[in-house]
Amino acid sequence: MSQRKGAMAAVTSSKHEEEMMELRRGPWTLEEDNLLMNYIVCHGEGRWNLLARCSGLKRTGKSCRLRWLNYLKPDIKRGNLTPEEQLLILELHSKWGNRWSRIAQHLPGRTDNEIKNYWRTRVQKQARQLRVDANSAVFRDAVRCYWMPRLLEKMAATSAHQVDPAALLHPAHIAAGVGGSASPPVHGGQHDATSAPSPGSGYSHHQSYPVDPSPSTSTSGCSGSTSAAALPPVPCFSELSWVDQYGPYADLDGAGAFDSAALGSLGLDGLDLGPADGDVYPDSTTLLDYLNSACTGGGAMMTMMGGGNAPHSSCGAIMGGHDGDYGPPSSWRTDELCQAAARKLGGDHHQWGGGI
DNA sequence: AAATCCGACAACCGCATCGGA
DNA sequence: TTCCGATGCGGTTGTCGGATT
Repeated sequence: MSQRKGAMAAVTSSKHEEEMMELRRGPWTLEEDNLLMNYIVCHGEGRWNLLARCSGLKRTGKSCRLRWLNYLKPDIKRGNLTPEEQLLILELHSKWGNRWSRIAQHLPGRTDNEIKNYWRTRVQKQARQLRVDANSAVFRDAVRCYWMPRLLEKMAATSAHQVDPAALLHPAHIAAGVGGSASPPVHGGQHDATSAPSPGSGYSHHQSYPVDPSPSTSTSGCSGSTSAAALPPVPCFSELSWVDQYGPYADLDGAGAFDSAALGSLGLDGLDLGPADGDVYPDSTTLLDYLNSACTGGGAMMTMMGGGNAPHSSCGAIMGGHDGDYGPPSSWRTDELCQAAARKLGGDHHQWGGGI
């Protein structure tokens, strides 16, 4: 309570200061960026309010901090999220939920803002189209059973002639940022040439400074491609549909059914998917069972997740189970997953269902 | 060619927490 | 112990450019 009062007082005073100083808002100009960078070069990071007052910037300390952390900091990595990074985000989010900064710590060079945006624009979109909650167990299962294998396959495809998949997927390497963060620091709009080219390299199109537009601001490429290239369209997710007997946005864990036509469109049509289009699977057969069977049919998932046949368990259970919480015990095991996947990648990864 | 829609992302806002006085 | 400023975090909004109609 007292903390609350204190916070309010702080807010009030900062509002007052803002009014006094006529603080700037909105997109940063090149000039402002230079001021901020110069100040930090001289004085280091931190003490943002002091920085805001002394640097000549008519910005709040908060705004300065955000600009630095999310955009100007030299080790910020820009460009497409690699499949490895996407995989890691999916996995870590299943463990920790919306703990963006915590997740970001495991993706060197990526900011919490970037990860959050990725989640909201890509992952949540898929969940919306499935009409399930992105945090629901069933969605997480679907991610595990479909999206992740796709990413792994993508990783294999892109790294096959460059990197040993086993090495690439080794958790220690992921933790160290391999596949996502090996690029050296970049600065001042110069981007790592080895990473996926940032659309409109240099400052992004959003950084076309209102005051001094950079001529390097490209009109080519652009936002839409950020990770669309890394993650091919996911028709499967987009086109999956629930038999809507449990209501929209319900957590259908263990209670839903896949439209097999949609599944077919996922590229899983090479598998034995059971009932025909539109069929609702028998009550005794849950979605997850169904997915399991599909995975088993594909061969890879079950092996990949370190499980054997578990006819009546969900993918989640296979991968370590889920209990509705984000706690580590219920999460899938990245290390095992990656290692198993790597083993798979070294061999018959085409078993994943082909046609993707 | 113009209008509209949509996706992506930078930036802002409110709240919580931390640490020092 | 309390107060207060600084910082961090997560949710939301605004803006821009490309795609589509």
